[in-house]
This record gives sequence, structure tokens and C-alpha cells, in this order.
Amino acid sequence: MKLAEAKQQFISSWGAFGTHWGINRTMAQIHALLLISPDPLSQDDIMEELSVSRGNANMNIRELVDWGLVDRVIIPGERKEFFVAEKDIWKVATQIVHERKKRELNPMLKLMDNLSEVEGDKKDKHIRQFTETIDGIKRFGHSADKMLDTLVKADENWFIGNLMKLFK
Amino acid sequence: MKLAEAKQQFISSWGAFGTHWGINRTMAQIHALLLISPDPLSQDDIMEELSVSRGNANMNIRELVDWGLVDRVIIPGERKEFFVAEKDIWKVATQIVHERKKRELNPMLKLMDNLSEVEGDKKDKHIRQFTETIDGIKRFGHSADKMLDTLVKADENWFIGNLMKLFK
DNA sequence: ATGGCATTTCAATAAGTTTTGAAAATTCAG
DNA sequence: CTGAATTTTCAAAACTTATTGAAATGCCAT
Repeated sequence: MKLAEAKQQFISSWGAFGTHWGINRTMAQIHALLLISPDPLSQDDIMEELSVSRGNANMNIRELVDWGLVDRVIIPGERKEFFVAEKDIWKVATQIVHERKKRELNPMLKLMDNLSEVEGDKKDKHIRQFTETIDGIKRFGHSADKMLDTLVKADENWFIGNLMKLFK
Repeated sequence: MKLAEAKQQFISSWGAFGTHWGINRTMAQIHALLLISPDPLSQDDIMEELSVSRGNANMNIRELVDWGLVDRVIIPGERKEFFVAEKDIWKVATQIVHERKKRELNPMLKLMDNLSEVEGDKKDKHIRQFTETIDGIKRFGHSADKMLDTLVKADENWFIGNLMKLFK
């Protein structure tokens, strides 16, 4: 397969993927493009390669920077800003886990803490099932939280090494 | 907090959550409703509790059954079908992991295998960065795949126990 | 300070997704 | 069989989210 074709396929499927993961198509495509780019790209480069508008490119680049997946870089002698993606996939993954944990898991656990304070007759089966469900989610959520924290802090080799021992 | 209020909050936030996870609002709400229901519910019960249309309820219940999160049950003497959710959150989570792995991770790895066969001068930096990125994703993906397989097969206590030892 | 390039914003529009509800198909008791 | 109850389908409408592009703002060398 030729590079140009492979590149197109990679970008377009990374984009399709993104949509399953709460990341929008353009954001994922920009990320894909930067991942395979040996050099930093400017906003105009990105607009041109992906045929997207200025506003769209700007907004999604900013989002990628917010997520910590892309960095702005200054190229001496150039007026424009350039962008590079973190290339180490392990770091990309832990960064994403970190952000989603912060944005989704933590608020959810907070909500569950609230909901466990439901009042009423403990013998009523509706009350009983409600509190059991909430408690189950809380317990599970706290384990997940702890595990993900460790994962985020861990070094890739340490992690994979130990995990593989554990999982034989 | 009163049960009715807590229930509303739980259903509505579980729905909002779902949307971050590629699950649509109604599907997640139906799931939430069934999770806290001590008894099986019929499609009409669900339509009424959540104020959604017949078609919408039908379609999303079917999806939940496809995902293995909800079972149809027959109640003797009743003509209608009834539905119950798997209540064990660990099982819910592993079921979701299993399905998403099948639907998303596996196809992605297959694609990466394809893309690694890009032809051209290995010294060209574009080719080099492309193959390095693809290889990185492949390696990471295969580790994740193995780990998730083990997780899906594992028993909750075994898993949490070992993990906590590892992660102290 | 000014002009010119770069970046950001945002209202309008387009694209995509979910929901509705009525019609069609299916099921099953009598 | 028949027909009433139940489930499924699907085109149209409602709603949500993403994208555009022009205008506003920011930035910096002169």
C-alpha cells in the first residue's frame, strides 16, 4: 500500500473511532494527522490537509491542547504557531484516562454519594433495590478510581510487566 | 432525600452519562430504571415511567438485550414480555468491556495490521513516522486486548484482590 | 501608533442522530 | 381459523451537535 492511501485510511478511521469515544470526528482526525506527522504543522497546514474550515480547525486544535494530547510549539523565524502531538501511545492513553476520570468518573461518584442518603423504610423492596444498586455502583466506582489512578501514575514497562505476570 | 426524587436524579444522570459513552440517552435511562427496579417491567411500564414513545422504547430495549445487559423474562399468566437488568455491577462492566472490545478494539487492530504494510523508502521521515505510529498503536492495542480478555474472564474478588495487592 | 498577519469568536447553517406514532407484522387464546 | 393484544418497523419531524466563514480581536515588527 502507498503511503498516501494508508494515511487517508488512518486519518479517516481514527476519526470514525473517535465518535465512539466521545471525541468528535474532526478532533480525532487532527490528532491522527499530527500523530503521523514527523514535523510540527500549522493551523493552515491542518486546514488544507483535512479540508476543514478555519473556525473548526481552531476550535478542535484548542480542545486537543486542553486534553494535553497536543502541544503548541514555536518555530524560530516563523510568525505562526505550530502543533505537535505526543507520539508515545502509552502517554496518550494515560492522558485520556486521566482527563475522562476527572470529567466523568469523579462527578459520577459524587452524585452516588448524594443518592445514598435516600430516606424511607429499609424493608420496602423499592428502597432496598435502590440503595443496593447505588452502593454497588459506588463500590465498583471507587475500585475503578483507585486502579485508574495507579495506572495513570505508572510507568509503561512496570505496568505491562506486572500485569503480564499477574495475568500470565 | 425522598425515593421518588432520588430515582429521578439517578435516571436522568445515568442518561446524561450514557451520552459520553456512546450510549444514547433513552437506552441509558431504561437501563437505569431497570437497575433500580426490584421487579421485572413491561415495555408499557417503561414507556410510562420515562414518557417515551412505543418505538423508542422498543428499539432501545432491544439494544440493551443485544448488549447482554437486560434479559427478557416470561411471567406466567401474562401475555406481555417483561424485562430485568443484570444487577451485579461487576458483570455489567465486564459485559460492556466485552462488547466494546469486540465492536471497536478488534476491528481497529485489524486495520492497523493492514496499515503496517505501507511500502516505500524506510529512510523517508514520513514513512518512518507513519510506521512507528502504527506499530506503537498495534503494540499498545495488543496489550490492552490481552488485559481486557483476562479482566472479562476474571472473577470480581480475584481481580480486585490481586489488583489491590499490586497497586497497594 | 499603524498596518498587516494570525487567531478567536459566534451566529447562521448543515449534518447527523434520536424520537415519534401510525401502520404492518406477529403471536396466541378461544 | 379469527381477532384482539402485542411487538416491530420506518418515514417524517424534532432535536442535537458540528461546521462554516466573515467579522472582531489580538499581536508584533516597523
